[in-house]
Amino acid sequence: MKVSTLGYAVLGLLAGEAMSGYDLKLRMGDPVGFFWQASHSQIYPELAKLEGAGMVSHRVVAQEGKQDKKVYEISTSGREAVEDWVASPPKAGLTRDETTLRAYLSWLGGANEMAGFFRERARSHQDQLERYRETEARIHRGWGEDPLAMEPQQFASYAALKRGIGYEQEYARWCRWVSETLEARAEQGSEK
Amino acid sequence: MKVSTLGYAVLGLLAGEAMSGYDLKLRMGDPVGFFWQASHSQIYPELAKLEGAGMVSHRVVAQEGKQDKKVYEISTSGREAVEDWVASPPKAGLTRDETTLRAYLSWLGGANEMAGFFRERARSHQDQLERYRETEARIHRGWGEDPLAMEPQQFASYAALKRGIGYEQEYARWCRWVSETLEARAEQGSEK
DNA sequence: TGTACCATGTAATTGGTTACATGATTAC
DNA sequence: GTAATCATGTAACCAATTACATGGTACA
Repeated sequence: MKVSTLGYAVLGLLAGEAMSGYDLKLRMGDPVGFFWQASHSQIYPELAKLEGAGMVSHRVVAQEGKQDKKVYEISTSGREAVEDWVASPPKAGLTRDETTLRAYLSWLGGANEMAGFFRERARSHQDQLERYRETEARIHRGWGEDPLAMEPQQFASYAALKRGIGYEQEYARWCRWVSETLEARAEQGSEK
Repeated sequence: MKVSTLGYAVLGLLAGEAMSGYDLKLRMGDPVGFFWQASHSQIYPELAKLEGAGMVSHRVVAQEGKQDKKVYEISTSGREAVEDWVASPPKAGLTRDETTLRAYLSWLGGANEMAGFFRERARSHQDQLERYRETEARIHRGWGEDPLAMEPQQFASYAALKRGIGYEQEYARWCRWVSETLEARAEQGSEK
């Protein structure tokens, strides 16, 4: 069977720990959420599909004070599939970025409006950066600062977080540069 | 009418210059292609949709030695629409990045295989970075080095390119760090 | 009695990729 | 002739978002 990237994301999470569709949805927020999101309306059908292919199985677990839930567990074939996939050559991932598109078309807007737009974008990426930095501080307190001393799963989470940090830092930096340059250009234009 | 992001990308390109669907497709390679791609099978229906909404119009232009082509021109309402959109608040753009997902799941693969994977990814992003740097050098030769001295459309292209450079540079740096750290971890593990 | 959260699903729609299809011109 | 590039379209499929839908538990 052909497994989608979402399918591998689900298998990967289940390889770490058996959990319900609801739990998976929560996990696809922070920190996985930064680079792969999925809503429950995608996750439940995907679990059914993976179960049909024999890659996961579920059992119903009763809970006190809460409804029953279906806990999904990865099978041997599911684990093999995700292990084979993880280091396999990726198909070229194309990026679609609306903010960069707006920069490319910024000459269509007023310089002050565009400067405001990028100032706001800078703030938003800076905020996200700071949230990631807090997570990093928690990791350092819990697992130490040396990536060589972490457990494999810990290092894997840490590496993904590092990508988030680098991404947001660079993005915020660029947004600031665009807004400041647009402002300087607007000022220069009005001086004449 | 509701215009999609692709629709605004098309309107934005047509705001700069009237052109055919085929020309639009070529333009959605370099440099726009870095942050927004579209194939001809998406562009032709989109043009028809925009024309139906009165945002673009076309006339058939005969060419010597080549087939006729349909040259699309943006209308006043089309231009207003894209001008309104360009500095409007963006809806939160979610990033899906398969490479970061693989880093997060790297503990499922062999350390050497994973190190190889990220070494290869680093090379690929470094290559792209170098292509962008060449484009930057051409821009500097043609328009000078000072963004304050560029024409608005020139600065807009330059700003988008700068994003590409920052993005690839940071991505390559991170991939190198991951592959080197995985190697160091593998070596350390085999020493015991 | 209403709100928040737990828990699971389906349906409709949009956006995007891949495949199918056609036909002209130019250069080798 | 045949491959490459110009030029335009449709159809089938897949992935993802948004909306529709249901029902339990806890707490104020």
